Amino acid sequence: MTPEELSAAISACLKDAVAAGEFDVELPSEVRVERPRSREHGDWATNIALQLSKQAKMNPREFAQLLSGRLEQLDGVKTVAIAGPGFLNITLDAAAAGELARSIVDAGSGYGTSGLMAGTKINLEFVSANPTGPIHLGGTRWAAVGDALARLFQSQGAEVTREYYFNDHGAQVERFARSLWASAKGEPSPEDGYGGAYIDDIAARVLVLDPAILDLEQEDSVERFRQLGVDLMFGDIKKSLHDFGVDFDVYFHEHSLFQDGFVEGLLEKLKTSGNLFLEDGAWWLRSTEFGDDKDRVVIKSDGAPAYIAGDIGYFVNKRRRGFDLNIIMLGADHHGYVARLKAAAAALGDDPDTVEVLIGQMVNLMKDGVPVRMSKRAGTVVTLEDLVDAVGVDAARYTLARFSADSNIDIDLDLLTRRTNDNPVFYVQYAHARTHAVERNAAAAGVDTSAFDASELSHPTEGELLAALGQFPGMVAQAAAFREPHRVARHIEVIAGTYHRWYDACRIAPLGDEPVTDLHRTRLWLNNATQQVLANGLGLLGVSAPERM
RNA sequence: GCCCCCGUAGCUCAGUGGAUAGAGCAACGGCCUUCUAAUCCGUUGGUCGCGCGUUCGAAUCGCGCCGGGGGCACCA
Repeated sequence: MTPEELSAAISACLKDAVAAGEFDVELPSEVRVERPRSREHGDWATNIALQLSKQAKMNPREFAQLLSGRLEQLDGVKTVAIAGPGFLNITLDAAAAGELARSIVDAGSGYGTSGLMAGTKINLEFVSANPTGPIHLGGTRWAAVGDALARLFQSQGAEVTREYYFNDHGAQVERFARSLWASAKGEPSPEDGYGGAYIDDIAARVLVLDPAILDLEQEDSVERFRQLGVDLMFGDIKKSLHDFGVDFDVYFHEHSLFQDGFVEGLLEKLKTSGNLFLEDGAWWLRSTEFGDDKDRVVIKSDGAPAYIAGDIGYFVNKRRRGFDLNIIMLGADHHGYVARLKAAAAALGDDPDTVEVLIGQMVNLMKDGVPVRMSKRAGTVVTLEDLVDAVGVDAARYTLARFSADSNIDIDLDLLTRRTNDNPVFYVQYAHARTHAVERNAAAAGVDTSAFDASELSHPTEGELLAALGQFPGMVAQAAAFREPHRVARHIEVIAGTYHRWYDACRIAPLGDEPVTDLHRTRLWLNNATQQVLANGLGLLGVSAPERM
């Protein structure tokens, strides 16, 4: 029995009790069932009596008393105890708890999925770095977290498009092009240009593609460097991301918004809609009505569209492509965008809730315990590839995904390379590999899954393991709802821990000459169920689940 | 000055208003001739930044401070 099933059963009991006139309360949408910290408090506990007793005009224990009578009648419930101010502590029959092992194996890779987000079309935009340099640590974090989030949404039935928005025109790209040109000429990088070995590398590759490029007039030459350099850089970025296990469905070119007068047309319509106002020769969006610090210029006084005009057009474009929810992941240095993006949606007469901006905090690079300032200009950036070279894709993705995006994180490359054992990804992967070793040994010892007797799973470590496995679907759903993939990582760490403890306490393959019994066979089911959940969890994070280590 | 995030064990961090606040690492001490010792067991370690409030109940919610990080363009 999973906590969700128990929760549903408790809800049904509440409904029956109300129907029977035992008390009068508004039925809650969900009854929270949690695993108590102390095992003395049973397998599962609910505080529903504490929450509803006031409404029922009863004291909580009295309410709990009424409800417990009904809970005790439920199939699979062994005992119900009332504790403290009115908690209901529920203990399941071993068989009811153990049945979960078989249902997980039967569900296979579907265990942990749901249809909660079915029918929702989500556009998830992340990374979106302009092609002026390699993906740095911050972008790498969003790649890991964003892709995990996409997987989470998909696991809940949503239709997800991973999207990368880029701009290959404008001042930043111009600086990039001039830096390439300078490098090719053997001159130092311009004052406001980019530095670093990758500039020399790209410049050299451009020269190979177009050996006569420096013979052009400077302006034409720089433009040519822009075209070829951006292509090469973007190719490198896509390859890095692909090798990192992150592939985008759509690479959206900012420039395409301005083709055929799309943005201009939108702005003209907005001018007449009353959502823009004219002041000092510029057209402004009244974003202050949506929590922005100040109103934002949409059309500059010289008539050119401001940056936000592109955002408005992009939003309309996404909506026309049929997305119900447009999620944009940005670094903390862009948190000021939230209000104006919502304002843009509202100005268009659309629902601001169709835009969701996820702000993630910065990644700091540490060296010997001291923060290192990363600078593209100085070429002291640590890139996605640097991180992968240092620790591998699995450890990199896992490390970045296991922290809340609300936290600043410090990455110490030396620490990660020197002591990879410290990384919890190995703890989880090792547990998964161990389930395979156990399975192999079980097969060799003649243990198969021809029998399953859930009541055999009565060891305390088996109760713990079953409980952790049972919480997995709820954790996944919660991680998706909160947009917090780190919850999945933290939970599979818990599962790995309970599995290791179970392994230590209970044998699956018989010892020596002992006969194979249904106990062994049943435990093999539990072993395989754990294997499935660990694989599913690692899969949600885009981390491999090795069969041997 | 205003806005966003953070402050929990020596360190890195978990913790949708619930019971005695957790994990990993670090430190110290144990368990390998039997399914993988990257595992497991034990010990040490806390004014949950501070104060006030809401609540039967606050690390969690509200307000005010303090400290750290990030941001406040007719740039993109």
